[in-house]
Order: sequence, then structure tokens, then C-alpha cells
Amino acid sequence: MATERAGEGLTERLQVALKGRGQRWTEQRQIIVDVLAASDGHATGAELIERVREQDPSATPSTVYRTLDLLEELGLARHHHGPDGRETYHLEETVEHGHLHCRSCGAEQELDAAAAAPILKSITSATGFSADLDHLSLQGLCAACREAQVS
Amino acid sequence: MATERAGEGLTERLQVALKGRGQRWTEQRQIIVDVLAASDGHATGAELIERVREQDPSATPSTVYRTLDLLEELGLARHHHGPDGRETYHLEETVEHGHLHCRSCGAEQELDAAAAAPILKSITSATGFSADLDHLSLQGLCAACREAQVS
DNA sequence: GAGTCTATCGCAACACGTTGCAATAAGCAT
DNA sequence: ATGCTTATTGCAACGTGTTGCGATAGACTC
Repeated sequence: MATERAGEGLTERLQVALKGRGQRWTEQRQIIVDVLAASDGHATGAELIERVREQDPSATPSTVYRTLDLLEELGLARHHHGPDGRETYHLEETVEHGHLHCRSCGAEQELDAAAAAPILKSITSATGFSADLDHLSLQGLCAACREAQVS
Repeated sequence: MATERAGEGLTERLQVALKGRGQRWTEQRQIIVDVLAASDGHATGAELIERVREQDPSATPSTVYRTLDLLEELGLARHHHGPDGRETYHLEETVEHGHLHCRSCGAEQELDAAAAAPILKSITSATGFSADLDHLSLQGLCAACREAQVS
């Protein structure tokens, strides 16, 4: 489980996609994809680097970040910025979702596509702007904290 | 105009607020508030440091950032994160507003409180979450770019 | 005005992320 | 298998933002 392997389908898709663009499949990239797949949910850049280093101590930050950028270009990974501006990455396989950070209790709540639909719709009708759910990162007060404040 | 002074009312409010908390009013803080007031709209941390340095070359990043944090605590300034995670600061006097970044043309559009009201409302009703408008930073496609894509 | 307390400052080091460049090695053609 | 082309890597330096600590200097008391 420590050396969990990314689904074979995913690795193959990557190899094909890279070849089509004249790019190469390397051991490092395999490791980074595996790590990303193993850390289901989200992981910051620093966390990913650390985990990649466990498997290949020679890996450097630049390589990891460049690979993550590449994965994003290929539509296989996404990143968004937490409330502190730090980056967080996750595989595209994860359902597309937004994030809600409570400024009071610090809880992070995910916002799935279904729940977000009416929100995105109201953004569009109010502004003409079609927002990306995956970059939707809100800060505010969660329901529990709002109640607590009222009392 | 280069050495524009923050409204006297603002400076006075600050002095009083600081004294009440056992904190101090210093030349540096005056400069930082002036710079923030002069750069109406938004400014990144780096820009602010640069401008403060023009007036006081001895100023250091830590002082500027610490002062900005202080101003936020006092509710006189706000910051949010742009699409690249960089910080952007503005005075609270500026009307509270959200930000919309177009991923296609790069345009940044402001979202005033009136336009945001229905959006915040739909967020609350969909999630129970009461979002802060000032931290609302969306990325997506602006109306113009959406049309351009369709054609 | 002198002395005291402590908030603030400047410095230095760190953390995260990015970029340019020379060395390496992947994938192709022969 | 060998050589060629060039994508990728590692390194080193930079940019932005944060933190700890000793020195400085505000503001208050006497």
C-alpha cells in the first residue's frame, strides 16, 4: 500500500497522450502519478515532493512541479489554492468539486457538482461569467459556526 | 500626488484603534497606509513593498507584511489571492467586492455587492455556508470569451 | 526630562514555488 | 546495437511570503 500503483489504465493513457505530443514517459513521472493516485483527495506541493522523495530521493522540486503542470495540461490533474494561497493538487479522476473553508472552525467542506449547479447558474445569470467549479474556493462561515454565533 | 496622504480621518481612526490595543503609531505604518490608500484598487505585496521603499528605503518585507496583517486585524485592509496564488491587498474603504478572472482573456472583473447578493444567497441555500464576498475569487470564462468560443 | 516597559523594527533564515541552463538520457532512425 | 535529436532532469538562483530573535525606539510613569 505504501507503493500503491496508479491504475494501469491511467498509466497507459498517459503514455499514449505523451507519445502523441512527442513527449516521454519516465520513471519519475510514473512515481509522481503513483503518489498523486495514492494520496486520494488533496495534497499540497510540498507533501507530494516529500512522498516522491521517499521513493526517489534524487527527485527535485522543479521536476515535481513541472510534472504536475504537465499533468494539468493533459487534463489529468488539477490544482487550486487554499485559503492561505498554498497550492493543492488532486487527480482529475476525483469528481470535480469546489471547496468551502470555514474561517471560524477551519473545516473544509467539499462542494460536489450537483450542489454547485445552482450556484454556478446564479453566477452566470448575475454576471455573464461562467465559473470553473474546480477553481471555486470559498471562505466564509459554515452552517454550524453560524448557528453558534447567533446563540 | 506621488506622496498622497491617506485621508486624515483614516489615520486618526488608526491611531485611536492602536492606542486602545496598547499598540503604537509609527512613521512606517503611516507610510504603508498612505501607499495603500494611494494605490487605489489592488496591489500585490511586492508592489506595496516597492512603493514603500521609495519613501523609506530602510523598510523591509517583514515589516510591510506584518503591518498589512495588522491592518487586516483592525478591519482596515483586506487581502485575497489571485488565480496564481499571489496576494493582493486593498483598503477596506474600497467597496466590498469579489473578483472574477477570465482564464481565456485574462481580464479581471469586479463583482460588487449588489451583483453578488443573489450568488451568495444561492450558496447559502445550497450548502448552508455563508461565504465572504471579499474572499470570493472565481476563475472561468467571461461573457465575451464564451461568445467567442461558441462562434 | 529621565527611566522603564514592551511594541516594533531590521536582519537572517526558512518554506514554497518558479525559471534558466548545462548535462543526461529517452526514443527514434539507421 | 549505435548514433542522433531533443525532452527531461538536477542544479542553482531567484521571487514572494513567513518566522524568530536581538536591537531599537514609542509611550507612559515618576
